[in-house]
Amino acid sequence: MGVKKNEKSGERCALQEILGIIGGKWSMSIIYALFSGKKRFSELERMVPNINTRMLVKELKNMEANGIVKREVFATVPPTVEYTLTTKGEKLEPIINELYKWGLEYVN
Amino acid sequence: MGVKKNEKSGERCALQEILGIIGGKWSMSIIYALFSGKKRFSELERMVPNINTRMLVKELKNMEANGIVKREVFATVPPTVEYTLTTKGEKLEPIINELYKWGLEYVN
DNA sequence: GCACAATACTTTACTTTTGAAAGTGGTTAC
DNA sequence: GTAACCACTTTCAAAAGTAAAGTATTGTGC
Repeated sequence: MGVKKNEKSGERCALQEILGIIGGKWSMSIIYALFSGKKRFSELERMVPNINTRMLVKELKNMEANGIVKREVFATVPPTVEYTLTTKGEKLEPIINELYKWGLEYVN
Repeated sequence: MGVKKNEKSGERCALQEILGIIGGKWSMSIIYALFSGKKRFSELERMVPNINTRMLVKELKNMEANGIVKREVFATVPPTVEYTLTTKGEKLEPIINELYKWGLEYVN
C-alpha cells in the first residue's frame, strides 16, 4: 500500500527536477553568459567569475545532456569548441532577467 | 597592473549573489510552499519532498537572514513556529511560476 | 630544436557541504 | 509510564566542490 509519500509530489517534484537542471550554483550564470551569443570554453571560463575548469566542464555537460546548450567542435588548431543555447535554453532569458531585476531591487 | 579580472564582474557577481540566496537545491521549493500562506516547520517538512530536517533548518535560517522569510515563535505547547514570506519573498512568485511553466513545457 | 603559449579539457588531492539518522526537552494523550 | 508531537540539534559518512597541476596537439620565437 501507499508507497507514494506525498500526493502533491507530482507538482512539487517537477519544480525540483527543474532545479536539478538549472538550480545549481553555476548553471544560470553560464546561461546568462550565453545570452550574448555563442562562446568558446575559455571565454566562458573568463566570463563566469570564480568558476573553475572542472565545474564548468561538469555544468556544460549536464546542460548539454538536458538540451539547454549545444556543443560544437571544430577541428582547428588549437581546437575550437563552441557553446550555444538551444531554443529551450533561450526561453530562460526573460526568467533570468526577471530574477536579476528582483536582485537589483531587493538584494542589499 | 590590471588586478581586476573582469570588467563585467560587477554585473555577473550580482547574479551570483542572488543565486547564493535563492539558487540552492531547496530554497525555491520552500518559497513555493510558502506561496500558499504561513506554514509551520513540520508542515514545510511534509510539503517539500525529500528535504531533511537539517537542510530545512539551514535554508530557513539563510532565507530569514536574507529577508525572504519571517519566523514567528508562539509559546504554545507543543511549541509553534510560523514561517511566512516577506514582501521581498512574495515578489519571487511570478518568477518561480514562470520557471515552473518553463519546466512543464521543456523538461522531459 | 626547444622552451613557451594557446585550447579544451582531465586528474588528483583536499576541503566543504549535504544527507541520514538519532537525540533533546517540554508536554500531553492514552 | 510509554508513546507521540513539535522544532530543532548533533554526529558522522558520503557526495559535491575547489585548486592546482597534467595531457595532447600544434604554432611561434629565439
